[in-house]
Parts: sequence; structure tokens; C-alpha cells
Amino acid sequence: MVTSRRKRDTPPALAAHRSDALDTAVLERLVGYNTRRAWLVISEVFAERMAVYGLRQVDFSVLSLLLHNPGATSRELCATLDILPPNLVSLIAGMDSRGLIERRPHPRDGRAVGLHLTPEGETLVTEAEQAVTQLESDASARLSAKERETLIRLLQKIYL
Amino acid sequence: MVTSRRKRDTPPALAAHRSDALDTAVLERLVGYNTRRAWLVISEVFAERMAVYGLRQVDFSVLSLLLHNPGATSRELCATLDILPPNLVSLIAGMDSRGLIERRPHPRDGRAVGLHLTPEGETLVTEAEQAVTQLESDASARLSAKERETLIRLLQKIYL
DNA sequence: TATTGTTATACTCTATAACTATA
DNA sequence: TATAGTTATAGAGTATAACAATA
Repeated sequence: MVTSRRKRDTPPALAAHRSDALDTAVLERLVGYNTRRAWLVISEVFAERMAVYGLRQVDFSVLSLLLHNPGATSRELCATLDILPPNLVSLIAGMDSRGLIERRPHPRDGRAVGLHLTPEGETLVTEAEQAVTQLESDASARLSAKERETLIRLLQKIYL
Repeated sequence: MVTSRRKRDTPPALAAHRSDALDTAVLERLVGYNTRRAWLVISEVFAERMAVYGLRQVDFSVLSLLLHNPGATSRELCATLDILPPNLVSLIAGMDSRGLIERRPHPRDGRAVGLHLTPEGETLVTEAEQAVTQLESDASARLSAKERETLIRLLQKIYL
């Protein structure tokens, strides 16, 4: 199930008319405010487009990581995506019961479980990656390729 | 109450060592992924620094909007910040009982309520705005002033 | 009939504590 | 003693439906 935000398709009654518009000049000078607003827009587009695959953002991140890091453990996924272990359990279980991933004993650590995509999972995430590429391109359509690269570089300067 | 994320101060045991690091090259090419990661970092710094004022991000946004838009209504705040009306009710009630805002009858619409900062609220949000400016500067310390402007401009190209 | 503000409520996301089995 | 994975659960945040007062 994907949460359907209202925003682009705000009902006319709730849409801010010109006369309703408040002065947001101060907020719009803040990196945090702008980052959050941009993320909300992208995440809405993401949810809409990825609904057909039954994938939320975190689901996609996990499957994409497993595509490029076969055999990764829950612990590694948690550390990489900043997810808390208890919150990954049901996600992994869901992917497993959908037949998208397989849990195999870890070769060198009896406590850990190596996570691998099934052929079905591999097919799905490969398609999903293409859909995400397209969706990202659409959501950032007003940015040139160079601007898009710049944006990513500047964002990474904040969190990396 | 402010949520305390773990992240900067990840316990050594959970921190990703070099050997644990997964390949995140694909995710790091996505605007959405980078935007979210950057926002999580800023929002963590925000929560830490604004705890002394007892303000969450949404609280600050509302108070700052009221500072620059005295008499704004709940409906206008909702439209501007993309908050749903039911979710603003307890926020407004809290600000009211803390003595930060006053609710006055709207001059031209008997259904609406004009929201105004009290002198105490005005003092608090003025201090808070300075704290936010400092916090933003710290959180984006690795960006030059020009890069910071560029980042904001590019983010607005996505959501505005 | 439509809109503002509200109540009640449900669903998702994120967080902590504590357990088990392995190391 | 510490770590990987898990269970149970609590708390934010975000969503919908429906109501009263007013337009």
C-alpha cells in the first residue's frame, strides 16, 4: 500500500489562491525547508510510479543494494541505509514471502543471514531501477543534466 | 519532545566499518536518495539545536510564518506548509496554551480565526530564527555561500 | 451548498527494550 | 562479553471521515 499525498492534485477548494498566499521568504532561504519540500515532491512521484511494482522507497533501496551487493546481511543494510534492525525485519520477511529474495546461511558467521535476490527479484528490481531513473528524470525535468549533477554533489556535501 | 536520531553519534558497534560498506553507487546517483539523506542530517541538527526552544520543525515554520504574516488563519498555514487541517489543531492549541500565540476573531470571516504572536511568542521566534540561521550555517558548513544559494535555487526548481 | 475549524481515529514510520543463538 | 537477528511495543507523523458553525 502506498500513501497517496495530496499536493500536485490539491482539490481546488484547498489550493492556495494568490490572495491566500503567505509570505514564505524567510523559510525559502533555509536549506532545510527547501530540502524537505523538494523531497516531499520527489517522494510523491516515487510513490505514484512505483506502486505498480509494490515498492516503497525503502523497499527499492534494499532491493537495489542487494542487486549490487549480493549476500549482504540485514546488519549491513541497516548501517548503509540508516534503518534500525527491528524495522528491517518485516520488510525482509515481506520480500521473502513475495519470492523476491532468498535468505541463505552466511558463509563465515552462523548468526548472520546472507540476503540474495531470486531471479524474480532480480527482474523486478532491474525494471524498477529503470522506472526510478525515468521518474527522477521527470521529477527534476526543470534541471539540466549539469544542474542535476551539481545538485547531487551539493547535497552530498551536507550528508557525506 | 524531540526525536533523537542516531547517526552522527552512531555507537561504534553499529558503525559501518570499511569492510562493511556496501556499494551505494546506484543510489547515490538519485536525486531522491541524496535529497532524503541530506534532509535527515539537517533535520537531526535542527532537532538537537531547537530542543531548548521546545520547537519542532513544523512548530518553527508556523511561528515564523506568523511573525511575517500576522493574523494568518489555520487554513492559510495548512495550504502554505502542506499540512492537513486536523494535524494543525493540536499544534495551534499547544502554542496557544504555551502563551506563544493568540487566537482572535477574523475581521471578515466569522468561521475563521486570525492567529497572532504574543510578545512572548515574538521574542521566542525571533531568537529561534537566529538559532536556525546559525544551525543551517553549521549543517552546510562545507558549502560556500555561493554553493548554498545554488543548492537552494536548484531545490526550488524541483518543488516550486 | 461550500468552507473553517474541529473531533475521532487509523495507518505508517521510527524508536527502545529485551530476548535467542551464535561469536 | 559482544553481535545478528528477532519480538513486542511505544511514540511520532500523516491520513480520512464526519460534525458544528458560518459563509
